[in-house]
Amino acid sequence: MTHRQILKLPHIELTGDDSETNILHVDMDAFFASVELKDRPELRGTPVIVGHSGGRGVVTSATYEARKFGIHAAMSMSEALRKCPGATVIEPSHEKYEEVSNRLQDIYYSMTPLVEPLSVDEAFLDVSGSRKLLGTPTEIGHKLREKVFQEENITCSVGIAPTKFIAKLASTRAKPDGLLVVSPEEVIAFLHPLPVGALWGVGGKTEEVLARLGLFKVSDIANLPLNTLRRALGDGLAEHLHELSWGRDERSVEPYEPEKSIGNEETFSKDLDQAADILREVLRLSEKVATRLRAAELMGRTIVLKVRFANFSTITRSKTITDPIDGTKDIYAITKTLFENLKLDRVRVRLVGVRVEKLEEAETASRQLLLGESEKGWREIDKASDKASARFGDDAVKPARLID
DNA sequence: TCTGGGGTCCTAGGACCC
DNA sequence: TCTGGGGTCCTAGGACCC
Repeated sequence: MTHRQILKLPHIELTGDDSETNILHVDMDAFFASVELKDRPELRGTPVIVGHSGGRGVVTSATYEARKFGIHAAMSMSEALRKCPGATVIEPSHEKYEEVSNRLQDIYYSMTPLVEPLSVDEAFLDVSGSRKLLGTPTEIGHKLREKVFQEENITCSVGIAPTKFIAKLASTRAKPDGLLVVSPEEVIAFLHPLPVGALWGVGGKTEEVLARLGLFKVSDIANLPLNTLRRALGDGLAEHLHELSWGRDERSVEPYEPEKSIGNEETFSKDLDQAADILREVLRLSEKVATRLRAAELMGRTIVLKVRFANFSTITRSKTITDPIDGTKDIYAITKTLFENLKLDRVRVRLVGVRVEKLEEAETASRQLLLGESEKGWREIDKASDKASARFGDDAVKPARLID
């Protein structure tokens, strides 16, 4: 992800390759649970669920033993606990996951500089330039799985194909603990029998629409006249799905994608209905987001407030300003106004979120800004606060209202 | 059965400018 | 006085992904 990591591998040739099967998709098996099990080997072989156990929440990850009971990620905790009452529940420890994720990335970069991380536990690799040094993509895939298991005690699955989309489907099919190569000639035979939900961009809603049209398999989409699909789904999605259904996917592995937004949100353990209580959370989130912005040396122009009510309906309100900001005070001033403009009167609020979009690099942004004296003062305070947080932990410096 | 938290992308309407 | 489109930006919502 960083230049440092890319520069570690100057010896890898990027000359391309005549073979068309160079894209690897790597996906850890039950990542969160696997990381936790490394520290708690006594739980190996028993059902383990990683997720938020406090009433609300969903399963983040489950071991294979838990899966035998039909427990999957993205299932509510209460449902999971009902299915598997004996399972050990572990609260997620996100910092640990980040550390492991960074080490996994180092392993990817030892195979090729063309790495596109998708999430903490997943990545695309383009190994077209690595053949001379490391062997065929299949050999590289085996090495990768071996290394990940040796160093992190995590099994993973690897899909190898001519395109990102097919590589991802292949790794899913290979799960758990497997490797699958889909050559260009095999793509259609592999793809067409799959359910429509396998296509990138088909979720629950789209699946319903397609089912009403009698479309259940990828081949159904492929053989439908494009115009019929357009009328059902709109031009954009229809054309996208039609391309994918024929295995066409032009996207290349992009080693660096700049961040487009930074945000945090929180679901309360109990709904809040007092404006003062809600605003305190909005301030806390504004601070969190501002700190992350400054750490990433980014500033943003659009500030978004998200509010979810007790009935789960959700709204967003946003404000775009001319000059980008990264200060806690500036962000809070806007989120506070957005909240007050809602004119909620004792409405039960379940979640609030703060997000900053339209990001620019802070250096470029601030060079164009002529800062007044008071703004300069606040920048100094934010900087000092960031330093203290880095030294003493996040709780060291907080806006006065957050200190109980 | 009640639904976490981090994101990206698309659509549609309205304002505004030319 | 009434009337075009096209382009761009902003806002809100929603689908989707991991």
